[in-house]
Amino acid sequence: MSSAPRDGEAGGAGQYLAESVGGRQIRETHAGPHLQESRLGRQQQEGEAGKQAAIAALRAALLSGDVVPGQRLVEAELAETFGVTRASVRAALIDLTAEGLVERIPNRGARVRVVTVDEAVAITECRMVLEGLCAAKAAEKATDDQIEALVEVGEQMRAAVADGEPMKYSALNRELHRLVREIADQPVAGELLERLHGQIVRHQFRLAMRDGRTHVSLPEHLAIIEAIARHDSDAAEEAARAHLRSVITALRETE
Amino acid sequence: MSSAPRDGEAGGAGQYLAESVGGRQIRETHAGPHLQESRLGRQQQEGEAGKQAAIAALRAALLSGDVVPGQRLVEAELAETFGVTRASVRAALIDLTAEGLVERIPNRGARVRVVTVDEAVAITECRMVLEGLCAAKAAEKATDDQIEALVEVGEQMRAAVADGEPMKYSALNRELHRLVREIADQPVAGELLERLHGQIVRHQFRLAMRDGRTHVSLPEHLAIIEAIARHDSDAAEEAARAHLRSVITALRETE
DNA sequence: TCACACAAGATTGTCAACAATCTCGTTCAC
DNA sequence: GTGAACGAGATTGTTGACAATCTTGTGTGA
Repeated sequence: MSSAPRDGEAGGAGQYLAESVGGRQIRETHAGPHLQESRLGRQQQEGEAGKQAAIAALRAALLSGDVVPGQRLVEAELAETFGVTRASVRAALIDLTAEGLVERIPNRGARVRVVTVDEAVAITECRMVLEGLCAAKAAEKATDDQIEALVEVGEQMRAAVADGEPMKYSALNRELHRLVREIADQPVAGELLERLHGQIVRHQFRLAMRDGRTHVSLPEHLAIIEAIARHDSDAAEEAARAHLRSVITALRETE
Repeated sequence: MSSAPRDGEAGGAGQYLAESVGGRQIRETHAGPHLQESRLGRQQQEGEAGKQAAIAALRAALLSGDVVPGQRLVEAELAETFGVTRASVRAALIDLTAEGLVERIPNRGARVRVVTVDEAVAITECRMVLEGLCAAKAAEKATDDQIEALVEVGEQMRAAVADGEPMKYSALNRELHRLVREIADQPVAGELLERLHGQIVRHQFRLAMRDGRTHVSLPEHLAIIEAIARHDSDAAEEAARAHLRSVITALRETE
C-alpha cells in the first residue's frame, strides 16, 4: 500500500482490470487491485466486525490514495478483497455515505465522492470558524501542562521545517489541531471538524506537499500557539482564522 | 398527533402499554401508541420508499414530541405502525443515528438520543460561528431583491410579536435563517446547520415558548437583517453571533 | 428472605437467495 | 456507417428465515 494519495488516477484502471475479459472491455475503475487484501487465510469476517473492518480499510484506502475520487466501489469485489460479507461492505458504504466520503447512486452503485476545489474552499471556510471557536476556547481553558505540550509541538514543527521534512510537519500539524480541540473541550466542534477533515484529506495532502507551504504555515501555527499560551481568546481565534484563510487562498491557487 | 413536544413523558408509557401482558410488566417506553399510523388499508411500503417513509415519520414524531428523548424505538413496532418492512425501519434508524438524532446500542436497540443542556450549548456555540459565517457571506452577496425579502420577513416578525403569536414568530425565525443561508450560498455551512438543528429542536421549542423570549430575540433578528441590508459583513457576523450568544444564555438558564 | 439458575419471550443482527435494474456487446435493419 | 433492439452478465436492492443476544419472570436452595 502506497503512503500517499496519487493524482491522476481517477480515470485509470489497474493493469489487469483494464484488459478485456471475455471480449468485454471493463471500463469502470474498479476497486480491486489497489486495495490491500486482508483475508490471508483467515475466516471471513461477519456482521458488525466485518463492517468496521471494511470501514477501516476504506478509510485507509482513501487516505493513501489507493482509491481515488470518482472510483467505483463495487460491493462484491470489496467483500472479496477485504474478506468480509457483501452485507458488511454495504453497511460500510452506507455509513461512509452518511459521512460525505462516498456517494451511492440508486441502482448504479457507490463511488468515492468527488470534492471540487469550490467545495473544498467552502469546507475550509467552515473549518475556519470552527477552528477559531476551538482556539478561543482553548485559550480560555488551557492549563500550564497543556500549554507546555502545545509549545513542544511548535518546536517540533520548527525543527521539521528546518530539516525539510514535510511528512513529519504534516503529522505535527494534525497533532496540533487535535491538541487544540482537546483543550477546547468542545465535542460538537470536534466532531464536525473530524467529519469535514475526512472530506478534504486529498486536498490537504496536495497542499502540504507544495514547495514553500510549510514556510507559510509554520508562523501561522506558532501564532495560534502563542495566543493560546497568553490566554488571549480573541487573538487565538483570529490566528486560527488567519491560518485557515491562508489555506483557502492556497486552495484557490490550485484551480 | 399533537402539535408540540411535551415534556415529562420520557419515563412514561402509553396507558395500554403500561399494563401487564401475560403477567409480564412492560417497563420500557415503547413507540407504539404515540405515533401516527400510516397504513390505512394500503399495501406495505417496501425498500427505499419504506425507509424514506419511516424517516419522515420519525422526523415528524421527533418534532411534534410524539417520541421523546430516551424513548425506545422498537423496529417491529415501528414497522407495523408505519406500514413498512422491518428492514426499512432498520435502515431508517441507521440513517437517523448517523445524523445524531437516534442512538443504537448493539443488541439492545435504538432510542431517541438524549441531548443535554450542556450539549445543546455546545451545539449552539457551533451554530453561532456557522450562522455568523453565513450572515457575513450574505452581507457580501445579497441582491436588492433578496434584501427586500429579508426586510419583509423582519416586518412580519415585528407584527407577530405585536400580535402575541409565538408559533408564527417561530416559523418566521426559521424562514429568516433559511433565507440568510440561501443568500450566503455556502452549502457546507447550510448542511452542517441543518444537521445541528435536528439535534436541538426540542430545546429550541422550549425556548421559543418562554415568556418574553420573542421580545428579546426580535431586535437581534432585526439587527442581522439591517447589517446584511447595509452589506456590512463584519456587523452581520457579529449580529448573528450576538443573537446566538443570547440563545446560549437562555439555554443555560433552563438548567 | 435473598441470591442464583434457568426458561420463555422479545428483540436485534445477519445473510443467502432471489428480484430488480443497469451496462454493454452483438446483431439487424436501414 | 449508424441507430435501435435484444440478450447476457454484472451489480444493486430487498427480505424472510434463522441465529444471537438480552430481559424478565419463575422456581429452587440456603
